[in-house]
Amino acid sequence: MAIRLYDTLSRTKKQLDPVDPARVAMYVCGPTVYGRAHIGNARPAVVFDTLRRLLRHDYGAEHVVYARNITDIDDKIIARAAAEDVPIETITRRYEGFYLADMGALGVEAPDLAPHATTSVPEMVAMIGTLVAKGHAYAAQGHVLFDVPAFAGYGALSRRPLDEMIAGARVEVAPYKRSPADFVLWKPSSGDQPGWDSPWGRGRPGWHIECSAMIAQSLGRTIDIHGGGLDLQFPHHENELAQSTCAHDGAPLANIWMHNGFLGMGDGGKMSKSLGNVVTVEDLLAQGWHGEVLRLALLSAHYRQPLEWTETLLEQSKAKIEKWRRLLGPFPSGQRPAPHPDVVAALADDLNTPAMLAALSAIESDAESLLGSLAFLGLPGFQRADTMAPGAAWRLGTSVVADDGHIDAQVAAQVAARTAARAARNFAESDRIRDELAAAGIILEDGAGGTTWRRG
RNA sequence: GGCCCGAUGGCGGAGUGGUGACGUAACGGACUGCAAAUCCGUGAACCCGGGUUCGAUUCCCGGUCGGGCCUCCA
Repeated sequence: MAIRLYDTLSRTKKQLDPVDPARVAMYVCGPTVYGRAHIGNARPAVVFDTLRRLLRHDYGAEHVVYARNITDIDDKIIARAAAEDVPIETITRRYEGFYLADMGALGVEAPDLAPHATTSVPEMVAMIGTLVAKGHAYAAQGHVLFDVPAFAGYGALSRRPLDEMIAGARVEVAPYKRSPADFVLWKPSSGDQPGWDSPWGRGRPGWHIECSAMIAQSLGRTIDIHGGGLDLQFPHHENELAQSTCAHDGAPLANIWMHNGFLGMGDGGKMSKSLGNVVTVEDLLAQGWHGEVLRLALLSAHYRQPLEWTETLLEQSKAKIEKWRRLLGPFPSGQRPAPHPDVVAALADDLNTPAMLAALSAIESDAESLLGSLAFLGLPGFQRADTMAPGAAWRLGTSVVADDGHIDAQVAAQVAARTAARAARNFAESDRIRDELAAAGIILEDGAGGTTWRRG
């Protein structure tokens, strides 16, 4: 099936045409690990995890290589380590672990490759050296800077005219820059700062060169898809594109550039660490929102559209999840059924998740397809078919609410008591039991075959 | 100030030059001792003003409002 994706560089939907269909390469800018991930950080993780599932479905799991880096050297990390008086590794390991756990709770699988900036410094130094040798970068006062005006293609991705960028520069221009638009590839480290030896002295890489070097190292010169948040479009991706193109003699860095939109806070503003109005994934999980609810909420709008993160959105997503859970009920299955073709087709059209959800509604009566589709989408509560023994009966959703045999027995006893009361037409008593259970979050349903219960 | 994007029912949110998806919520009915769940049904929207067109929510221009980027940021 042809996959069409919106490419930021050309501002059009392009059909994915992999350089090598046996090795479809996707790179997404990962986290800088110095704090807990907020739900806005989770949007690209979930979006590109979903795209990766689609790619694997189409090309075969073994023919997709997904790299998501870990930025583990950065001034914020250095500051955080200094504040806690610990080595930077203490900070980066801690928050990388949290990140993987938080994303895992949202059904985001680990990428195939997770290059770390600190272990790719030699590649960065080499790429900087290449850029200097080719006349695209210059050294000045311990720094190495990229010569922006020397690259004619600069500004194409973000559609920014170079002269306006220079004229509109709001930051005080460092005196060693030839042009205000030039950006740092390498900067010197003081004695107490982490640093690596280089032809330009002891220092550390600039942020942008990290991704360029890690992409070349882990995936190759020209990759099929490069993703990230809209805010990375400029300057980060613009700079990546410039560096890689110049270092690789004009070979394009990526054939398709994808950017996800932002999450709003429901008050019009965006969620951002610098504004301090973040809601972390950890918080949301602690509040009792299951991972599949959060994932569904993130997929409820098209990935390029802004999405307001509100309590109402979560409640609507939760209602949908619970409905699916009831629909599927105890579902006997050995293997994960296949996703419905309409669901796959909707995703193949630039990851149109709202259309995908509409397709899902249309197939709700087909439990097999519904389950296969929900599992395919990576919703954490609907994954158990993968690990179930063939033919075993299982109840969906138990993966997120731990089974407790003791509580189950208690509820069963109360249900039995209520059934007896109803048989005796003692409705005051039966309603009392039902209210009591409801207060404990247990919802009773009287069906033709007797009373069943579920957690609300 | 420069650049860019968006505006669809109570809410969320696709899409389209000609009957405006889907979800969620609301309401009515069936079912139920009553509920819940389920089923059936109902009402409910394309920011404003021009233009192009036989016809515009969809295309073009202007405006209003909202958001983003230009500085670390998903």
